[in-house]
Amino acid sequence: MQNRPGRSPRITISDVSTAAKVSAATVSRVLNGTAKVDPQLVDRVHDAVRELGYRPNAAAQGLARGEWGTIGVLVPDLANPYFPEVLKAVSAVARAHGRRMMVMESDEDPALEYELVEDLMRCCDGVLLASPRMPRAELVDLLGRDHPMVLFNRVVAGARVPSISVDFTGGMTQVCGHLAQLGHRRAAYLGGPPASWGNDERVRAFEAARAFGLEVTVVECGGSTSQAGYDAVAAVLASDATAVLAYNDLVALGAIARLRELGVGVPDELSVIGFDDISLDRVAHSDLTTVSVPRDELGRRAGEMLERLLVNDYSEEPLYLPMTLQVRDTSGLPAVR
Amino acid sequence: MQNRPGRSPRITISDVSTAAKVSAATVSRVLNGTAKVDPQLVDRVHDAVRELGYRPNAAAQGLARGEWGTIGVLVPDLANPYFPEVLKAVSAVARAHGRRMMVMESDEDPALEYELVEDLMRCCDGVLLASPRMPRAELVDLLGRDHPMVLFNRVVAGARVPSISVDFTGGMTQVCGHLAQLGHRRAAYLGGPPASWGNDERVRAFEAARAFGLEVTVVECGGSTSQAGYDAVAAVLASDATAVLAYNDLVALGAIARLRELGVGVPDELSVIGFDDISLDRVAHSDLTTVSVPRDELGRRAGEMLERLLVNDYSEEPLYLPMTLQVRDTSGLPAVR
DNA sequence: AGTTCGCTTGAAAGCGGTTTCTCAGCCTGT
DNA sequence: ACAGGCTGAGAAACCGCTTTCAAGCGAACT
Repeated sequence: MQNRPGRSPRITISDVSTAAKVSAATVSRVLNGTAKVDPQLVDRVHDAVRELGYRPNAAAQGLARGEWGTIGVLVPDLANPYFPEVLKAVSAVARAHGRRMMVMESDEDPALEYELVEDLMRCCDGVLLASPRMPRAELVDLLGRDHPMVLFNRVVAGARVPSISVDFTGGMTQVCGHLAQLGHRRAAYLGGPPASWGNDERVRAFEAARAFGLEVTVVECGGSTSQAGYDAVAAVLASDATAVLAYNDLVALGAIARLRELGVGVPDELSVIGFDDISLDRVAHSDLTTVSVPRDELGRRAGEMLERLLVNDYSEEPLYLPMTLQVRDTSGLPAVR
Repeated sequence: MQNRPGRSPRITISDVSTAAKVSAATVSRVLNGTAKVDPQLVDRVHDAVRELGYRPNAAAQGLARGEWGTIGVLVPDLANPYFPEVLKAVSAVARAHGRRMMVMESDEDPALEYELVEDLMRCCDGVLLASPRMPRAELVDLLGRDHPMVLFNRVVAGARVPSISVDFTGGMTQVCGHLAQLGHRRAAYLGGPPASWGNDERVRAFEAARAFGLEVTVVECGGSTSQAGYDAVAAVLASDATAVLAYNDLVALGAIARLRELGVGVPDELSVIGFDDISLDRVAHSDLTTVSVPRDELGRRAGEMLERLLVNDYSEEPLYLPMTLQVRDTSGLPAVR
């Protein structure tokens, strides 16, 4: 900042101290309220600050204090409506604790994540890993770096790291119960990104389906976007499923778009159920039957976990928030074939 | 960082220099490639870095270099799908230039923005103001701070600041042409947040309507959410409009939800047109007739503008990207009353 | 062979704050 | 009236890294 071509020189604490005729230490004390200062000096400092338009340099403060006043969040895809809502909540918590929020996106490329997290660790007091796709080994390596970190939508067995996720089993149980009650016997699951831990968990949770006499075939679609859902419809139709459960709402909506093109009635010929409840919001929701995830609460809790972690070295058991099945218009009685 | 209770001491450049038996200056030179260094020393440094797991402290680098390596973005609402897409593009550009992205959200509270921007200026090389709602006077004050800044979705006449927005007039002309061609004579406009510059511009652009013999009544709904649209339906119905143009898609969808509840057919009894084209994506789009805004390009261009600004003190004319009317299912012939 | 030149490297001076340390000055107790 | 204890302000050290500056060294040139 010593060298800002064409720009006015930055105002530093010593400018203020000169103007206020006090030492830099006093300016710092006044601004941070860390010690008692003569009211007269306080006024002089405030006047000088106002007059000069002084703003402390965040980098210098960070360096001196040993804290950046920043938390970092890694997300796979900002375009996936799931994450902005989480970010919103995290940001609010961070702000409430006087911290800023840095955001990085891997664009669903697991290979990029490692580097991004390393970068976040260089400039953030704590890091929130939202739905990290990276291989377990890399993740464990990063977690071992002894840097405050919270795992979101992923749980690593044995890792002593605060983690938060949702109760996939509970959600699946509701879905399977719903489908079974409608009379379905065979369902297909449209899997999401191969590296997604949440995807594995959903598949695992299908164990619940058995109890309801529901048979589930897993159809890989390889992505979390509606395009992926759209493309995977053929494979779904090839199975004899009467209901499809999608990795998330985007995939479900993509599938529905394709089904409509093909003239396959939803839910008359095929029930479709999504995941996440990514409606635009409460009022303008879609008519998709889906499993709702409390994203704001998830984000808030995650933010608070991280904040606690930054204060004391608190570590806790993984937290699983409950999901709720939202029965709407895309699930119905099985087609008679 | 000198004092990290319970955590292992941070590894600094001097640890590396000691381990590699070179000076800190040399470590810095090797890591940044700023000067030629004996290959043997280079190897020793790299070995030491790897062995110790050294990562340069971003705050210290920022301080020494006079650059934070960070850009800041202020958005009104992360939950509004408009912004994440912009952020995604901005983030990609920033990353391509080796910069990180800091995000702050005002939650649609204009009174908060000033403070947030000041904070961003303390820790970012450049700041992108996305759809700032703050009063013009405050904005001008901030712009006068001589800090690299780009204005997004707002243009301040006379301010020498790179700005980017969309061609509201062009978009409105298309909408009005479309409605006029269908035979509409009276339309209502559901206004958005009172502090939104874009809202004013949309209203202003209605001048275009006149040329098509279309009369437009402005109905305030006061928000940018679907709830706002939902609540404003009564006022719309009270007018004798045969078509409604909403501030954005969320408002439009909220209105449609309410209209459906009231049994008012869309578009048979009332045409509804949105703004932004906030469909979940290309495949799973809604059936809303809307004016599409190229958000990714907008974000990309904005990011590039900021990047240019950071290199040289380049300032340019406001850039207006074109909008495209997407005619879908919610607009049709006017009802015969 | 003696200088000068050019390169690489280490020492040291910042960058802009915070915090410890030190020292006046004042108040209190005897 | 004087020693001791407090209090509040300034000087200086430090945070971790970059960059200027100076020095050392070998090569090249006269």
